[in-house]
Amino acid sequence: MNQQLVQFKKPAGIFKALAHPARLLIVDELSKGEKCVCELTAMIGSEMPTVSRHLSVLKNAGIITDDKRGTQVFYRLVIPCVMNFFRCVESVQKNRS
Amino acid sequence: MNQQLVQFKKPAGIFKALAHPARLLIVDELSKGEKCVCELTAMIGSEMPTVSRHLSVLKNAGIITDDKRGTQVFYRLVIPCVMNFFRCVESVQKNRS
DNA sequence: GACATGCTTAGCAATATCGCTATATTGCTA
DNA sequence: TAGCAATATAGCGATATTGCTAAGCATGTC
Repeated sequence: MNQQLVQFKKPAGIFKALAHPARLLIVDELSKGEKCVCELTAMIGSEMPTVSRHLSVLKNAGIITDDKRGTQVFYRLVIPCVMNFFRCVESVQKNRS
Repeated sequence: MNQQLVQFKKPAGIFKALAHPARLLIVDELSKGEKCVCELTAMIGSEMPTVSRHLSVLKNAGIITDDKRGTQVFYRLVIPCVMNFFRCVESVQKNRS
């Protein structure tokens, strides 16, 4: 991989982390405030292990962070600008029928 | 897939289209102005068919558009805010060691 | 200490993506 | 129309992602 491409490897990883409906739903929800895994699991409607892995993908990308309190784990957004871009993307979608 | 998730399906597709170093390099270059496939191929350093497929991924996502002139095809950016978010993502990366 | 709760990790099968080579396709020019 | 140049598509093997079930691991309660 050439020099030019290497520069884009990490950012591409962040986009990849966001490239799933369930993970975008998580990000959207967390933009309103922190939530525990059980709350997110209920919203997404998948099994908890599946949601947990989505959360670890977002966490590894540095998009969210976690906070263990008792038996529950609460997640929250780290990157504030994610939702800005998300709105931009939404507006583009509207223009494409 | 539940109602909540369906809503995020298309935006997730846009993130997926951006989730590759070569495609981010393409977007970055096109943000400076239109370029033909041969120019992009030279920069990326992959075979032309590979670059052509990356371009079709971006085009199908509605991020770029093409313009055939003679034997050459020129591509240009459609979504202007892509690079804004890209810069946000870059700044986050810097904070993560 | 035994057990339930909340979450994570491991491992599997199905599916998707990647980059390549080989083969169209399109448009120009002789 | 033959042939070349620029690009696109097809098809392949290798690898990655997805969602599941089963099993592990903390933490809190009895």
